[in-house]
Amino acid sequence: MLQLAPLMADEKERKTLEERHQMSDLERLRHSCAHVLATAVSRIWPDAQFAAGPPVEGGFYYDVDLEHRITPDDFEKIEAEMKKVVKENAPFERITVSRDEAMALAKSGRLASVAERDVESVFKVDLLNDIPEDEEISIFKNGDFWDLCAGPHVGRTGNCKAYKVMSVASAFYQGDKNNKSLQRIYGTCFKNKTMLEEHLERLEEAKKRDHRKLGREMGLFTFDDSVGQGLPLWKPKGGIIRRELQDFISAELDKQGYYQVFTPHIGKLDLYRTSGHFPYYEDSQFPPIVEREALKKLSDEGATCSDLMNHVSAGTIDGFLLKPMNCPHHIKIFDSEHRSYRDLPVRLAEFGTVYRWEQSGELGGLTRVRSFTQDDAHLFCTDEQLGEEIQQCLGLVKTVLGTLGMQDYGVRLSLRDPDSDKYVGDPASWDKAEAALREAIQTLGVEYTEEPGEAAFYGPKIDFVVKDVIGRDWQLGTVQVDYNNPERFDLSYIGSDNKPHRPVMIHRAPFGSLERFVGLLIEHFEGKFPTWLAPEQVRVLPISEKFSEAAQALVSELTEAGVRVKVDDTGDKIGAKIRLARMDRVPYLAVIGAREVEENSVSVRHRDQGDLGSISTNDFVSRIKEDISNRSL
RNA sequence: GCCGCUGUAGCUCAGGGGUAGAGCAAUUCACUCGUAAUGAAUAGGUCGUCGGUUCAAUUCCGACCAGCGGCUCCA
Repeated sequence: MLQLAPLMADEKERKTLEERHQMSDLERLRHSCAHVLATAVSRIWPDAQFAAGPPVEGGFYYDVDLEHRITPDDFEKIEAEMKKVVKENAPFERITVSRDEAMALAKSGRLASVAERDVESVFKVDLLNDIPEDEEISIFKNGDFWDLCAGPHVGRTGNCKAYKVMSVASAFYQGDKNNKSLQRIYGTCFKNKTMLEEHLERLEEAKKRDHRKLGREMGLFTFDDSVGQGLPLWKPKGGIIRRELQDFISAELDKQGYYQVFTPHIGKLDLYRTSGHFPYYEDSQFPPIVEREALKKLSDEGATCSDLMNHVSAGTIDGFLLKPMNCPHHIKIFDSEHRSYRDLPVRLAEFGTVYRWEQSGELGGLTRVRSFTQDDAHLFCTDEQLGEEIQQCLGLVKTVLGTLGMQDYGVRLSLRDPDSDKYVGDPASWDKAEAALREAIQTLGVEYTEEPGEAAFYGPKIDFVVKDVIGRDWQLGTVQVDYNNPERFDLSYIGSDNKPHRPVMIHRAPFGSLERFVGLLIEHFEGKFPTWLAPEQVRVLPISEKFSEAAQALVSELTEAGVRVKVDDTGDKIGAKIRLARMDRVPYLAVIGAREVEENSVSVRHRDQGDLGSISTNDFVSRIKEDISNRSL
């Protein structure tokens, strides 16, 4: 295993070099702009030590180690210096050098710098050592700034016409938390000023769709300090959306032969010792709950906290865990009966709430929380049934995302990293499981990427990934194959040969978690939920208080028909009522005045389709009922 | 958890060593109105929390809490 490590690193390095040579024009421009940024920073702070400066989605960054802490106040100064560099219009010159020559430059501090220094270019020395023997080494010069770089670049610094320093953050050198923390300066660059302006405008627009902002404005969910960080509180309107989604999933489950079960939020530590969650994932769990009597006894003995922890780890005193997963509970339900091959597959589903001690710095909005509800299910089947079951699961995820109009997702086949020891189970089972998933995903005919090292500790998985408004990837739906837990829990069924066999397990969740899914759904719809999901589906707007009674009659009729309806009977003018209703993103507005009362009709205005004119009350009610039952978008 | 930034009314934000302001929202009253803002009045804040410096702190300093961006992590 140890011998594999350097090989893997080399392969990775080669891949990124290849990728660099395949840069798009825009990436080439942005990477060049990163050099312009570095030139400017190096001029302002000559002690700056640069690490890597690649193009990224939406721009570029350059990692720098620097005594001075760069703050947004410095951006203007940096941009002003960049402007000079651009104006000088120096060509980007590529020079091939020998390893020794490159090392000599790096040692004299000349790389990633505008001058020689009395310290070496530490990160460049390090990078040089990582370049494979047979790799050509190149240096790019723009004016006084020389950098170790594979390129490619644009012709001249003057090509970087439209750029902006966006933000500064910290990042570990080479992404390893044991390494030094560097300052990462983010910037962006476009072919021209117009495109840059448009990009910045899009970012502003995107922020308005942020689910954290909309969730508060629309009264969907909230957080409270005294409840705790990362513990979402679903308010009534958010609760409606959640319930509708659950009902939708439940209906699909009924069609596909699932059974819903209910299990407690806690389980004994031994359960998780068997599954492997405890103690291997202890850091990401809420601490165990220890029985009062055991605590009292230890305290009487004068035990310390570490004594307590030792006892818990050793299993000499018992405790409970807030469940980080639903699988062990479902496994115990499967195991509660003798199972014959005729019973399989057994499909157990639950909207199961789990608790994970995510790092505080990682929490945010609904997308990363400490308590969330999975639309979870575990399938127990035979080896022969596995392929078909996986495909059915993938089909369900597709149906669910399709119903909501979420077509813009990525599919990721997450495999184990053969170089890591975090996985449980034997390699043969892993190979089988990975092959089964790969086959299913290919049969499904969607594009996907294979990601070694992204698997769960108990098995490989297929994930559906969606971007949020600021471009971050989030895993939603998932289908995972597990040969390990059936082994660990010694599960069996009786086969047609009248002998016990080991079932295979599938973990799957089409939404992933309701919290994260709703977060991304808010952004997907910009808060304008389709009628079936909208917390308020119709708002009745009487022209004046004289028509309150007629409005109330319509409300009763709609409520009777199962429509979520409210009336705006304030003294506002109709224009103001419409404005408010639109800001609340209500799909249907029904205006009632003298004319409508006379005709027994309503004047209907749809959120997205505009004025629908005068519609008879009956037609209006049936139209909305249809809209809801079709779950139309 | 780490690095950085931020925290003033329900929301968006101004202000600033001598204990606070606007707009919107809310409440009340008047208006009874035809498709994106009718007018007036009222109320609303221990300036995130706890310490320190000071005659005096919301303002300066520190710790903590929370939010944001990124990193690391994500069974």
